[in-house]
Amino acid sequence: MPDPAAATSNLGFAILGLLARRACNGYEVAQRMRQPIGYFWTARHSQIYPELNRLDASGLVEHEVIEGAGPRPTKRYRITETGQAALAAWVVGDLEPQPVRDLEVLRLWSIWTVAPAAAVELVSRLEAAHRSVLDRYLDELAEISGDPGVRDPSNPLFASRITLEGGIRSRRTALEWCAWMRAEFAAAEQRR
Amino acid sequence: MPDPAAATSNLGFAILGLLARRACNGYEVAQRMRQPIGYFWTARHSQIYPELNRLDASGLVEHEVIEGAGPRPTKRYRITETGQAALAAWVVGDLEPQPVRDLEVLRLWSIWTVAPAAAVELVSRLEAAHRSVLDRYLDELAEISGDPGVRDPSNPLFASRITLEGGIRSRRTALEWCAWMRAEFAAAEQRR
DNA sequence: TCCTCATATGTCAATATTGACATATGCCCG
DNA sequence: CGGGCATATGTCAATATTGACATATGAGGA
Repeated sequence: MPDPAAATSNLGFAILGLLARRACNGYEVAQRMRQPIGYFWTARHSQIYPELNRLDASGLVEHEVIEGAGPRPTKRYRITETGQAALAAWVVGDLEPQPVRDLEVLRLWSIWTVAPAAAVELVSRLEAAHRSVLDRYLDELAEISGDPGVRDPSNPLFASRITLEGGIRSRRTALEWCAWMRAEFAAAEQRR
Repeated sequence: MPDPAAATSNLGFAILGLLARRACNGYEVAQRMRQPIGYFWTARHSQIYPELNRLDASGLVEHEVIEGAGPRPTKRYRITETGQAALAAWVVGDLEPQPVRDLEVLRLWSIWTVAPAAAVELVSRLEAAHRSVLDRYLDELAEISGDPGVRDPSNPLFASRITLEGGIRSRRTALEWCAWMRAEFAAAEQRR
């Protein structure tokens, strides 16, 4: 018997989470998952359309066809009750330790191979990148904060708020860490 | 003309970073990359052996065969000067924004679909997982801190220290965030 | 002595992900 | 009116990653 929490792939659960909030066509799903701002999984449309078909075949989502512009008809997808149940089961399911795969830290791990000046320059670039993402997170949080739904645990905006808060905290920490690294390089330079 | 910083894949640079620190056979590389503790990329041996062959064919690493036990001879890999140069170029190369792909936050984004009690229980499990990783990072940092090399930017231990520091800061932040989330659920319960 | 585990290197099929190619319409701007 | 862009849905080849299968030896414990 398959694990009930394994009704689909990670990508499938990402899409289900999106459709649980509101019905969308594939293009809208793809738009939402193109940039990870305020969201924590990305995918291209070439992955999304086949996955929507699989979810449809498994009965986790259903669609209605809307005739409109374009070479093919538009399909509006909605999550089913089965899909809702599968999503909820996955959310509280077992946590398998996820592999840490961080390209930024992988670079820093080999930073001893380059000249200190170039290293500090790299850290400054990382810092700028974190700052720009932080700003976008702050904007997104400000946008939803006015809605009273953000304080109701059964409202999607509550979940949006707590994940955004996590993003904001982690980017702030990354910025502090970058400043700390620059200070470490400066201290080493002093000792020379 | 190909980007000089694109001499190999991300996995290839992870392996080069390892071999720049010390010569290893494939098995040792695989051991090191099995768990991400103090390191930030993971891979299985089935990925590593073919990648080592590719790196060897590109001249970024070289190997000597050591006859020993086992069905096949042991190969000891060492980074070449070309490999060192490619690694250093990659370290300071352009930063393409990396996709955020966080399964934990993806779950939390759909946490509004489950009962608050189950949600709080999930947050507590996340918290325990972060705490255990934090403890291992702290142990690793303590192990290397005695070495004077940790303060020299051209020593690999300097890089190990700053990446570990990043891991420690990010896990501490995650723990604070988990406590904050539990408080948010408690506050909502109060208002009910 | 037998069983298990660590050492050591590989292949292979399945799945996941990326990037390019493909197509057709409506809208806006110059 | 022509060109580019957003809308909208797909396929396909290449690469990345996982998990299973395969093999052989030496060391240590039951």
